[in-house]
Amino acid sequence: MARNKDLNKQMRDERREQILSNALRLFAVNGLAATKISDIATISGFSQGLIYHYFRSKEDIFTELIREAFGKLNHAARELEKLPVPPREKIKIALEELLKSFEKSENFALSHLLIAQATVSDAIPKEAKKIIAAENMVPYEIITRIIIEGQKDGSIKQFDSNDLALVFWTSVKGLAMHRAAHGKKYKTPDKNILMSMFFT
Amino acid sequence: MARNKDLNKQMRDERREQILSNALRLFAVNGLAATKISDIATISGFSQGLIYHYFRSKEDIFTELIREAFGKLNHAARELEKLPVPPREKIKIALEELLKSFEKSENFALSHLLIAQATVSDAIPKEAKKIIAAENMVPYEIITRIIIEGQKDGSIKQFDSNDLALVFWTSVKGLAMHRAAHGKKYKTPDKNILMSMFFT
DNA sequence: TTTATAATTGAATGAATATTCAGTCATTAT
DNA sequence: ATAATGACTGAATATTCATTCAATTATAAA
Repeated sequence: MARNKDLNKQMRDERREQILSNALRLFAVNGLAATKISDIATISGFSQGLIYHYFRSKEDIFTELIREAFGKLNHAARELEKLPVPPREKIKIALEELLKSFEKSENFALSHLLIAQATVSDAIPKEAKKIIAAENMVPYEIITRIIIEGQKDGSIKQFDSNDLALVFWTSVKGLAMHRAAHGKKYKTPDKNILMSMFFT
Repeated sequence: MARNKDLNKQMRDERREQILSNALRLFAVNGLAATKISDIATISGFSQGLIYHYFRSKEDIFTELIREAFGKLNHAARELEKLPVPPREKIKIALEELLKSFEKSENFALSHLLIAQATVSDAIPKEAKKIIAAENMVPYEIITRIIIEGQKDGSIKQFDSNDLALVFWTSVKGLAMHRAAHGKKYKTPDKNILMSMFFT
């Protein structure tokens, strides 16, 4: 035997994370096809060959990122729905958290951008397509349910609930794109603007 | 001499349009790198080689599409600003027209999607980058001016005008992405939802 | 120190695909 | 009818990567 097993695994995991994080930026910004393995390797500071010790293929990295992005997003949405607060508060919290996260974390915005682009594209791995087909509607459904609840108790405007949920997520995605495109220069808009679509 | 000059030019123009229209869908949905010349040729119903009678390169087609997309968008924005109606009406008309156009014309949504993706991406032709740098802020600036006017006369909410303009366009882009991703199944949301960000 | 193990490199391979080009076909003015 | 013009084809070429692999280096247990 050589190196300590646990330390080894930890190193492997760190490298994987490093690759995934760098690949996220490149895939989200430039897309799967325009991102070269050599780009990911160079930005990560090592040789092309090494990528293949950690991932089977470029498509594998992409698919893993899609899996993680939906995992986090849909987990957060489910947690939101469970919160012990009135529906109106849930929408408010969701918007606040989303805007705050865009501001704080570039990766958060990139993750949304990745989802947005992958959802539109045909040119992605089969496995990623499957994940999208299975997970893509979850956030819409959850927000729709919360909105319906809020409309019952009169705290959310009486627009069509599906329309409201659609505009909720499309506006968020639009902001994510803008944040990703303008990086440092991005200034979070007043959350009350978006909130005024839902509340009087 | 052979074929009639004018007829010839007309044929050329029609073919060009055909190529551009088909390429728009492919570029907007899959991106520059993931779109093959052979895809454009096949979908247009002729051989790969012929593309090169009409365009110098794949990047040329892309750049031309970016040029056209910004040309139309910014022309429309300038016309909007000139309309002899109060500022509040301009915002209302803009939103109505944008939503109606998304519904009516797939190419309109694709054109917005192309702009959105190209604005984020590094992996696009230099010439396209230049066009984006020169044209990208125009719609924001115009909407900001209209909003400031509307706030002076009290017909538009008193949020930060830059924030309002940002949310205006990011929400529209988000909708364009959704429309492009869901094609036939897309149902235009109630325009009053978006309008409630601007008007009481 | 030696040795087993895994990380790492970068050149070689092969596949995908953009672009070119030599030749064919279709049209129409003469 | 035919000659000139330009549309059009598809195979050949060139280029750009993804992926593989044989060799090297670093680590730490023995």
